[in-house]
Amino acid sequence: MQEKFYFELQKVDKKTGARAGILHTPHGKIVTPVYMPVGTQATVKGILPEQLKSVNAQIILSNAYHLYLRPGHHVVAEAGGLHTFMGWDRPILTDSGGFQVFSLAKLNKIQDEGVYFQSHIDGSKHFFTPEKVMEIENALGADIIMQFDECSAYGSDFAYARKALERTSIWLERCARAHTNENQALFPIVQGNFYRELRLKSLEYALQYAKYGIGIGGLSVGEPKAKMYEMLEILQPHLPQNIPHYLMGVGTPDCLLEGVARGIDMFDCVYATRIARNGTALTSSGKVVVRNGQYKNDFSPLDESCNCICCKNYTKAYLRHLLNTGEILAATLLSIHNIYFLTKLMQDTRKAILEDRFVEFANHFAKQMNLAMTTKFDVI
RNA sequence: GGGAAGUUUCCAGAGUGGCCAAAUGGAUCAGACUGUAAAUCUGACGUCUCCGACUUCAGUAGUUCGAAUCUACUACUUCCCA
Repeated sequence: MQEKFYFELQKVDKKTGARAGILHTPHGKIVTPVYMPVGTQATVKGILPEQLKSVNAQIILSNAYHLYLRPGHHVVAEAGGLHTFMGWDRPILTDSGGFQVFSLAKLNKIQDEGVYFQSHIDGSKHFFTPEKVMEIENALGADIIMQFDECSAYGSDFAYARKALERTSIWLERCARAHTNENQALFPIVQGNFYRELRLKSLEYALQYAKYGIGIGGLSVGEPKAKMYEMLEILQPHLPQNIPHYLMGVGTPDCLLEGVARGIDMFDCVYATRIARNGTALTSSGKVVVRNGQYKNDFSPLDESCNCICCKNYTKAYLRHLLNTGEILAATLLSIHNIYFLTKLMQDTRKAILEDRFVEFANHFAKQMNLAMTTKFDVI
């Protein structure tokens, strides 16, 4: 396994600690920092694997909870695993369902032993334990699998946050013990809500099992961005250099840069594809709500400087028309563009880090996009 | 030529004396979206000096304390019979 999965750190930005590296997996290399598109139900909504490749997606995310419910992890295993099942031969990471414990909270009952789930599809009852989740993730066969964790809500009090983190720690130990598939790298997840002490405690425990990489969870759950950055800064000095650092569920272009500036190597987020389906595009000059009336007669591309299929071939007026008429193609084209935009951002970021000009690059980009950045950068 | 029904705010369409600036769809306009229960959700949608005021429900004239709602006539639309 060590031969198949390891992280090669190439460069660390002296000013910020931003990193560039290469993550080797059984399904190929991933250059970092990397944005990972989310394909919860074994599909990045609206996009073909071929198109994902054309947009330079190196690795995608899927989800144990959702695939367990439908079609059932055994079906995926029978198909030959997730890669074969969905026709994607590059790396895959599966989330454990820990986030669904959080986002589907009304349907769950959390106990130390595990979580009683009520299916959001048909109300049927299920019991998830760390062991069960490992069985599912092992069957799915992703390259990277996340531990089963409990993501506590923003606003949780100290006592509850500590309880959730202790549970996460115990579950980690159980996940590690139950994990049998040698072709998969298990990532622990740091929790601890927004309490410095708990974050550090969680990290300390997680590091015992962070052989291949580490996830940082429980952030970007409704808190102000500054709060999230503060938590990352608490962790940054203590994160081992020889493994990738994965910030779960982030994010927007500004959050990506802010994350990189705090030592993050991997990101995933629904944002790009969701806002695409809802008619918004990320462009080098800021967010563009293509659905809006002002683009009715705008026959220019979404982003003049973009090389994606969407920008090379279609105009804003056409995209608006597709959105306006409810055509599926709108979702596809905008998703392609938005993913390309973020993968390109990470490529450019990586290049800048390797060339010792990360802060300058980030400043320039943020200014162009009119982003509000923190004191890590000059553009505030 | 004769008879019947109808005309409501962008469209469709409720409303048949006060609780009506007028239900509900749609269209339109705008906003939100961060490990996906999201091709979803939210708001606006007569005018204004917008916690209040004003002008509306084909037109005109009436009845009434009060009319989109009742009466008369006019105009237009649709259907049926010749």
